[in-house]
Amino acid sequence: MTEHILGLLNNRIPREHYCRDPFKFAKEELLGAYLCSNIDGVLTAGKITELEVYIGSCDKACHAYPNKLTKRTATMFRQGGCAYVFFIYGMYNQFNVVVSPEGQADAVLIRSLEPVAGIEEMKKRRHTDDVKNLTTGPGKLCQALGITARAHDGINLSGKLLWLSPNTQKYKFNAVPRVGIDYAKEYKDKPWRFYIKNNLFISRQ
DNA sequence: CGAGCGATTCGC
DNA sequence: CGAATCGCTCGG
Repeated sequence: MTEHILGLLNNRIPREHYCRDPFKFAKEELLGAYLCSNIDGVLTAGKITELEVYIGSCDKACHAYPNKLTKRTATMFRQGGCAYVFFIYGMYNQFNVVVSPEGQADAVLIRSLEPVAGIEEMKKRRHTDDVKNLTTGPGKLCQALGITARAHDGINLSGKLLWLSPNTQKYKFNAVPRVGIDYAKEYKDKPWRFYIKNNLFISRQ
């Protein structure tokens, strides 16, 4: 195992960083960070290349709008630093990072990764050998890393099962509208989707 | 208690 | 472009 991979295993984004400004945190700390999983005894990891910010208080695209506490959204109201994972379309899971203090419901949807470790396992889980098709979509990356709502919703992101390892440089990024939220009225076109410039592992353009 | 539908993906 | 497929949400 290379030094680089060993570094991913041991580092964690500090817990207190998760309750800062969601946009600043998403752009400066989550973009380029490494999402790592050790599920079924296998390490998989990818660099976060694309994400979307959702704000529970005002954002009509957010499941928790307007601060709506339900069985499904309860995890988003917990203290930042845990996973909000939900099941959708009867077959896919989506992974979010909760990024607000307890009682607020802001989250960042991780939309795309650049595979870094455990690529052979990702290929098995995704039933494809095409590296570009392993983690370039929110449903795809959950499948590749073995993340499910049933097993991982609400878990701490500083643990041993699923964690975030800090980025090692600053990245230039683009800001564009989010995907699949046509119902969100005036929030539909907010440029709250961010992706690393010139990276090939992006979900859609 | 059940109809309607979704922060998607894949194949036709 | 439409099917897959199921749990959450809300209206009755």
